Amino acid sequence: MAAHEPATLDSVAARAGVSRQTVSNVLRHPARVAEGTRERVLAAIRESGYRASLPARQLATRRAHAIAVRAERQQDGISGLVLDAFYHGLAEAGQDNGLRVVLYAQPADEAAELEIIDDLVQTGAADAVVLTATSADDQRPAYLAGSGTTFCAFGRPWGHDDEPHDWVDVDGALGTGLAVQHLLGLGRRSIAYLGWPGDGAEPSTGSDRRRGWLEAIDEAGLGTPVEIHSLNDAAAAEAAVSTLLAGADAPDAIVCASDTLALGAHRAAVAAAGGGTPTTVVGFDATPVAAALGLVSVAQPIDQAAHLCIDLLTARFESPDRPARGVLVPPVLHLPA
Amino acid sequence: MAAHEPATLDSVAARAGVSRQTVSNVLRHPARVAEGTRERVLAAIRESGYRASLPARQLATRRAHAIAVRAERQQDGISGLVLDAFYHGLAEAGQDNGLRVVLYAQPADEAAELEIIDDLVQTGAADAVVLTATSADDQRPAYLAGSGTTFCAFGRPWGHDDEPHDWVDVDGALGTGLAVQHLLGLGRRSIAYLGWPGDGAEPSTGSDRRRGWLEAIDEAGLGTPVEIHSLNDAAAAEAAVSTLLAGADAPDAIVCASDTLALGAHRAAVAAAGGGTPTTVVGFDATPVAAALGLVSVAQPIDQAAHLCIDLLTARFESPDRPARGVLVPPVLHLPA
DNA sequence: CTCAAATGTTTGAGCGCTCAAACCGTAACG
DNA sequence: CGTTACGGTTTGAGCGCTCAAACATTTGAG
Repeated sequence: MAAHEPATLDSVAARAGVSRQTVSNVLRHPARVAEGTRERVLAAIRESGYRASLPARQLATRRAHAIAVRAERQQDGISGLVLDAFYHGLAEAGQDNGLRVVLYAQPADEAAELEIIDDLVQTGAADAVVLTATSADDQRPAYLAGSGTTFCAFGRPWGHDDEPHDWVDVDGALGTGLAVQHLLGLGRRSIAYLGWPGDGAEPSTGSDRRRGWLEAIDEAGLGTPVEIHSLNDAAAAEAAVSTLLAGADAPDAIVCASDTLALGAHRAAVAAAGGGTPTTVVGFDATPVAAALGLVSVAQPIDQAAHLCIDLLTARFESPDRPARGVLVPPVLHLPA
Repeated sequence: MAAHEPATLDSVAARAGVSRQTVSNVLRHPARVAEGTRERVLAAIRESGYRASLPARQLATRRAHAIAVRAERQQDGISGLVLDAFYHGLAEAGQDNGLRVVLYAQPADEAAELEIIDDLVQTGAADAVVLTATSADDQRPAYLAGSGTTFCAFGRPWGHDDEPHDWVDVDGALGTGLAVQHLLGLGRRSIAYLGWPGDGAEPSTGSDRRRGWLEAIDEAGLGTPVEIHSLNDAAAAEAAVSTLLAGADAPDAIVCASDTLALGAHRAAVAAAGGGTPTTVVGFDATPVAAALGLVSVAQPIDQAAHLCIDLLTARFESPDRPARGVLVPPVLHLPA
C-alpha cells in the first residue's frame, strides 16, 4: 500500500506510458491533453499516490505559492483585534487558491519587520504579505510599495491616499452608526461617545468610528451630543466615564471605540447606578470580554476580511499592474446571548 | 543599489573568484573553508545582496525547513486556548532554528485534517506538525505516528501511554494547586472545585486539574471538600454555582477548571452576595475575561510551551529514532492588575 | 626524498518540476 | 496530391541548490 519511493512526474509518466510533460499538463493544463490520455494518466496518478513536489514547482516557476502574515506579539490588552479568526480565514481562503500561509514573528520594531518581510520574499518563501494592524504612521505600506513587494493591508491607508495600495477594511463608521440605531431603538435619546484621544482630527480608525456615531446622531435630529476621550485602557476609561456620569449632562447610553473602553465605561456605569440599571454601553470588536459583561458590541467580519485579502492578492498576481483596490466590509452588531 | 538579476550561488562565486560549492560551504559549513577565502566570499555575499533560494535548498535537501500548525476555526467560546500567543511563540522559536511556520485551516473533521497534514508533508511544504488541542479521543497522534510523520503535541497523550510521542503540556495539577495555596493565604478554608463532567474518571486535562486541587486540599488537612461539575458554558456554570451557594455547605472560594466556568461562577457569586463581597473565584487560562472581571486565574506559559515544541522537533530532526519525550511546564498565577 | 594523510577546493550529477521549442501524425485546403 | 494548419505529444534545457566524489596542495612521518 505504501509506495516507498515517492512517486515523481517521471515515475507516473513511465507507468502511464507517456512523457513527463504530459503528466504535468494533465495537472496544470488539462485542456491540452486528449481525453483518453488524461484518464490514463489520472489513473496512474491515483495508483501511485503521486503528490507534486512543491519545492520543485517553486523552483521552476519562481513563485512560492505562499503569503506571509505576522504573528502578533502577545498584547496583554483586553480587546484589540483577535487574529485567530483572521489566520483561519487566510488559511482557508489560501487553500482554495493554492496559497499557503506562512507566519513570521512580530519583531521589536518596524525596521526589523521590513527586513524579515524582504527576506521572506527574496528567499522565495512567500510571494506577498498581508499587513495587519496598519495605522496612519505606519512605514510598512510605503516601503513595500517602494520595494515592489506585493501586499494587501487589513486597514485603510489613512491619510496616505497618494501612495495607494490594495486594502480591506471594516466600515467603522457604519459600525458605530449601527450602535446608535440600536440604542435609539431602545429608546435612548442622549447617546454619548467614548473615543480615543485625537479622534476628531486626522483620518484614522478612531475618527472613522467617531464620525459614524456623530452622523447617526445628527440624522436622528438629536441635540448636541456629548463626547469624551480616553487612552485605550480600562482604568482610564472608567475614570473618564465616572466623571461624565456624575455631571449634569450625563447621557443614557455610551458608544465606545473599543471593548477595552467599553469595559471601563461599563464599570463606571455600574458603580454610578449603585444597584440600579446602569447606563447602556456599546463596545467595538465583539470580544469575549464584551460577551462576558453582557454588552452589545460591533463585530468585525474578520473571516470575510481575510477572504477578501486573498481575493485581492490573487487578482494582483494575475495582473500585477492593475490599479490598487480597496474594499470596505460592513460590520454587524453582536447582541449578548 | 538594487541588484537586478537576483544573486545566485554562482554569481557570488564568480565575484569572489571561487567555486559555487565553496560559497555554499561558507554558508552551511564555515569550518570547511579557509579563513581568508571565507572572508572574501562573505564580502561578495554582502556586496551582491545574496539571499539563498529556499526552494532550491528544499529541493536539494528534501527538507522543507518548515512546520505546520492548525489555524483554529473560530470558536466563539469565552475561554479556551488563545492561540495567538502560541503562534507567535512558534514563529519566533522557528525563526531561531531556521524553521518557518505554515498554517492550515482547521477543516470540518479529523479525517479531513489528517489528509491535509499528509498533503503538506508529502508535497514537501512541511517537515513536521505541531498538534494543538489534543484530547483523549484524538485520532491524530496515533495516525501520524503510524504514518511516520514527525510531530509534537501541545497536550499529553492522555491514556495513550502505549503509543508515546513527543509532547509539551502545562502542569494543570500544579496550577490548581497554586490556586488553592493562594486561597489558603487569603484565609479561605472551604475551597470548592468547579470542574467539567467526567473529571474524576479517565486521565484528561480535567482530571489533572481536579487532582491538583484535591491534593492541595488534602495536604492542608482541610475537611472533605465540595466539588461540582458543569459543561464548559457560563450559563450552565452559573446555575450550578447558584445552587451550591444557596445550600448549607456553601464554600468561601471556588477553583474552576476554566475561565468560562469561572465567569459563570463569578456571576452566581455576585448574585448570591447581593451587594456584599462575593465568594472568591479563581479561573484557569488567564484570559482577558478573567482580567476584566478582576479574577485571579492560572496562566499557561504559552510562549514557553511553543518554544519547547520547537526544541523537541529540532531534536527529533537530528535524531529521528530517539525515544519520545514529554515536557511539563509550570503555570503561574495571574493576579488582576 | 617518497608516500600517505590532512586540508582546502572544485567537479559532476541530480533533486522534481515547468518553460519553450521541436516534433509528429492527421485533417483541411487549394 | 502537395501544402499548410493544428491538436497532441515529446525533447531539451534550466530553475539554484547540496551531495558525494574527485582533485590539488600542503604537511608530517618513515
